[in-house]
Amino acid sequence: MRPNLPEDLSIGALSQATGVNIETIRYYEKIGLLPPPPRTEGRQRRYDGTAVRRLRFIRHARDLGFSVDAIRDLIAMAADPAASCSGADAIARAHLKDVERRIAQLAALRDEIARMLDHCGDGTIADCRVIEVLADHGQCLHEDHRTPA
Amino acid sequence: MRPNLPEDLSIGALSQATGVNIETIRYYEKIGLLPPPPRTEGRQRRYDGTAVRRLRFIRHARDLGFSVDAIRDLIAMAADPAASCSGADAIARAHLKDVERRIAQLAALRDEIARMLDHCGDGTIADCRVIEVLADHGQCLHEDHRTPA
DNA sequence: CTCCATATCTGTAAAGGCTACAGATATGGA
DNA sequence: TCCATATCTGTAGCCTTTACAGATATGGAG
Repeated sequence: MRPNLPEDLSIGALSQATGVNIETIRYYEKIGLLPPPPRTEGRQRRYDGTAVRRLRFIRHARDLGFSVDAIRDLIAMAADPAASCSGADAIARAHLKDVERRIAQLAALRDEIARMLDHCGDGTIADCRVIEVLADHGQCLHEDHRTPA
Repeated sequence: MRPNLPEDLSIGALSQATGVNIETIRYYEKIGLLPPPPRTEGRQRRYDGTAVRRLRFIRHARDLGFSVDAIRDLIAMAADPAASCSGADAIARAHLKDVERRIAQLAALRDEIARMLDHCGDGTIADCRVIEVLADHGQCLHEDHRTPA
């Protein structure tokens, strides 16, 4: 069991509760990721448990590397529990592919850097392998170690 | 032996020779990564072999995921062949650490997404694990799968 | 030489995903 | 009531490019 979600949170309290920056919360509202909450008489935002859940959802998805657009789609789907989840599935599947690609690239990169360092004694720049390898792609083990978009 | 580097390249030819976008070359010049080259009478840029080498260095380091700031440091160091390479070594070592951290996070992320997908039948959103896991960090296998900065 | 299709020029704005300010207003506890 | 915080809006900046518009230069064909 998890504790009941709090009600009537200020934006600062929501920030505390979710680990999302205050500025970022307002930003998410502006771009339509978070619905505009009710306001106090003085026009300050007041959030409820639904907002906490939703913002946690967003933050978690961002942590997992989903783009804001993908999250928008996920939210739209989540809003309709009767719908088939094949849409969410497709998004996650595409994302999985992407993640696997990034891992492979980074692994190649790690090997490359490690190799540079292996060959770098405590000499001078003149024979520093780090500089040398960077200066000359021909010395690379891997042709393809571009970082992902 | 590598072929001699060409002289008197237009920006388009430099782009061809290095695989770096024309716009990006001008951008690198603007932020001081590339020195301003000499110009023709009509104020078009003309590059020599040094520029080719330098831009290849930059591109290669970018491909390896080094930040522009790190590259600036590396270039400054490379300019002094008599200096010790411990600085370059340190930059590469820090970068290696960072890459390894990212790999670990992405691996955790991959497992998490794969697990979500495993549990996602062709049912409805109501019992879709993708949505559910995203909505509730407590269901994660891993606490720590933030994407890197 | 002229002509003209390219290539290049500058400056500006967009992208994504925030973050940082300034100056005004609201809130809540002593 | 007073006042230190917190919050408000709006704008501008960050980073690394990429894209565009409108003007000018270049180099090869005739």
